Amino acid sequence: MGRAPCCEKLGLKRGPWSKEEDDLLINYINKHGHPNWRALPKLAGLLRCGKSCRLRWTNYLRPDIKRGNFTPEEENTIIKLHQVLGNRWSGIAARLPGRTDNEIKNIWHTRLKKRVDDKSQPQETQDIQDQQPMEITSKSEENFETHSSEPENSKDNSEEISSPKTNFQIQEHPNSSSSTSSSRDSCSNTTATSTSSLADESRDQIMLDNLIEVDDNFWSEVLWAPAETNDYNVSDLSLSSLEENYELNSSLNDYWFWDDLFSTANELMLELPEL
DNA sequence: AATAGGCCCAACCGCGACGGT
DNA sequence: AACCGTCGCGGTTGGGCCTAT
Repeated sequence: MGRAPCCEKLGLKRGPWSKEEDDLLINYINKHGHPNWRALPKLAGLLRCGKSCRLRWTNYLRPDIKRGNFTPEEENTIIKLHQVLGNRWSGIAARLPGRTDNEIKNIWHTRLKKRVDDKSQPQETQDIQDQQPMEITSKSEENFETHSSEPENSKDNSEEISSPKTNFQIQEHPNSSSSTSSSRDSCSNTTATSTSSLADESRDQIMLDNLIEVDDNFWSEVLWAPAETNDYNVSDLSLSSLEENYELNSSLNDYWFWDDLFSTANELMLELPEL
């Protein structure tokens, strides 16, 4: 798989963008759009590589970008979504209108991660003492750090997480229609098209639909795990609805669904009977 | 007042995915 | 099937700003 060099470095400007460059880029895109980033800088009269232009546009110049500090609700949403999506910043950004993946990544690394880690530390020892009933608890920081691609375990963010309604919109499941095309990130805040597989997207959506949509108390409520019953009505986590989703999406791969279902349940310390 | 260290954020880099040829 | 071009993503970096000493 050949890959074109990012750009001809020679003669191309790097570093911070000037007001003039911003104006050139904005004017060009407003007039012509951006069908081809690679060709754009030349056409727009910019001494930048296309990649740099795309980044500047998507992360800074886009008109729909919301500037300013993150609200507590947005921060809580990021924490929630990160528990489900891991470091899939674009996926998180797609559910936070006006925010970019870069911005979210930055705020996670500089503020939220620390906050989550801090909260998890004292709670962890507390949980060992209490043991019951089952609560959403933290695992070791090591696990948290080394499994970023998997749904994160639920940290004890109850204080923040149980806060008022979050502002993301629950979307129709991407596979609930007959469409097989990717409908991830139908939220209009990004021009990015996904490179994730359909299975990944569907999985994310199912996880989000069932983990986040449930209700806000989910994140702070005590969860019971009735191991001996087949009625998996565990708090608000409706496994039956997960299964329904699964039925609706018979084309999806079994492996990822159950694998993720169990890993998520495991992270939430729920007991599931063998299937 | 000086400065060291931390924080924040825009920008860059390298990689994989994907479509076209 | 192999190659090429383009794009988007996540990780990382660099520098300005802020704060504590």
